[in-house]
Amino acid sequence: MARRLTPAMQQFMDIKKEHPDCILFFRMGDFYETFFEDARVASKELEITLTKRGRTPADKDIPLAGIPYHALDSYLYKLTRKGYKVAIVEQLEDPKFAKGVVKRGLIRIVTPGTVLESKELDTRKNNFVMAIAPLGQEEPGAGGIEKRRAGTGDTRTELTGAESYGIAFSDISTGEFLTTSVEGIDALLDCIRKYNPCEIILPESLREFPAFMERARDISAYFFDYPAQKFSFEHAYQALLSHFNTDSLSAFFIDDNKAAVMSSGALLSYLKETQKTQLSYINTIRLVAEQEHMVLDATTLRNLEIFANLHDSSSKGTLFSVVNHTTTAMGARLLSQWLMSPLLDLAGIQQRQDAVQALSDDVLLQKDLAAELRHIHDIQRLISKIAYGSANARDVVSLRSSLARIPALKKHLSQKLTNQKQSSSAPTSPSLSLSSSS
DNA sequence: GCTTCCCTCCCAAAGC
DNA sequence: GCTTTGGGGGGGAAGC
Repeated sequence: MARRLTPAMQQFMDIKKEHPDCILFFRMGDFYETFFEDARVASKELEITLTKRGRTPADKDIPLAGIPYHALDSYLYKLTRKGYKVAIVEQLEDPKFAKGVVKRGLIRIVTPGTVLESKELDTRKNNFVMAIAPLGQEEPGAGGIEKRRAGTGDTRTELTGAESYGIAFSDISTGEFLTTSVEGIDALLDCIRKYNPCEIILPESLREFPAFMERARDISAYFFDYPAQKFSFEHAYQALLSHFNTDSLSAFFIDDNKAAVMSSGALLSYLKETQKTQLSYINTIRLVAEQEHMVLDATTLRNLEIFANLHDSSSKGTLFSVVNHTTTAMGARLLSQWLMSPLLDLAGIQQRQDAVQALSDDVLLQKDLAAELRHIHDIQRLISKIAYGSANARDVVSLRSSLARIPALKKHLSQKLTNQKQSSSAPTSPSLSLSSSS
């Protein structure tokens, strides 16, 4: 009689069956262990030893590769950067009180665009996961849309059959969630190149158009299919209402933007499915309003060498590298966003210029602010780690010490504002505002 | 039925 | 200062 899988191996196989597209990191004591084909892949990609433990019902060795739990971060980062999804399976009860094998369950799926933990994540850049929702798309394969549209001059729809595209993107390490919609494939590809996401989810129907994937070949993000039903307007709209606990989306200015709703709802569903949390700190959607910001497409960004130079695509000699004297990671990311989308609103531009002028005129204030900011860690990412339950004691201490610096910062800025008000002798001198836009 | 041994990687401690 | 060793903790196979 053939032997059966041991209870622990059966546990592994049951969870694997639910998530065949993921590498399962199965917690066994102080190790995360992978078995079968996952072990072969992990061994090859992570350069760790492939060994064996136990036998299959067919009396073959079961491949095993594993890592100690405290080294999870760096291995997770390595696998996701190579485009793998990793399902983390934890022990859900105290082994001391377990009858038989310890209960285990999936606690999170880490994907290229949702990796939080690694120290190797560039703090100066956002790590975006993006969802694309085609609107007005005809069924693919029904006679060949590309053939039918060929020669008609309709460049908007000839590649995918869609009239417009909803685009939503989020950096879950900072809690930012943005959306927009664009007309035509060129604008879509520009938007992807501009925000440079690590991961893009899209309905299968879009991937069925080879011409689209061909045009997107230079994009370095990993593309994953996601069920078309999640992109449907009804499903997406309900997902958003339910998450934000509201009756309408008018507060986010997307109520009448069908494509943006579809992409945002799908992205939120995807994040909830993979992160297994309520994502309570994603508490707003920011509509990227192109009429308020100058549109710098990917070609312009590249030719102006804003973030990457033309020579070797590194940051050496770029505008960002020259002007970036920020002290905190949050400041670097904000500056990066400002350079990517310069303001068009005159009042807003003048407000920023006044703030810069006011600071450059006051060397003492500069020094005081810098002295405080130097002790402020990446509060956005620390809060996200706490919300996900992946923060350690050091993270909590870092957050405490960072928050402790805020009163002093506010005091320095308040004093500056008070001094400005009192100096009525120079009414046209630049002023510092505490508004969020500056 | 009980005990011992095995097994990934990492790091501290021991030994040289 | 460098190299070697063993513990960390689960689960299961093997030995007694």
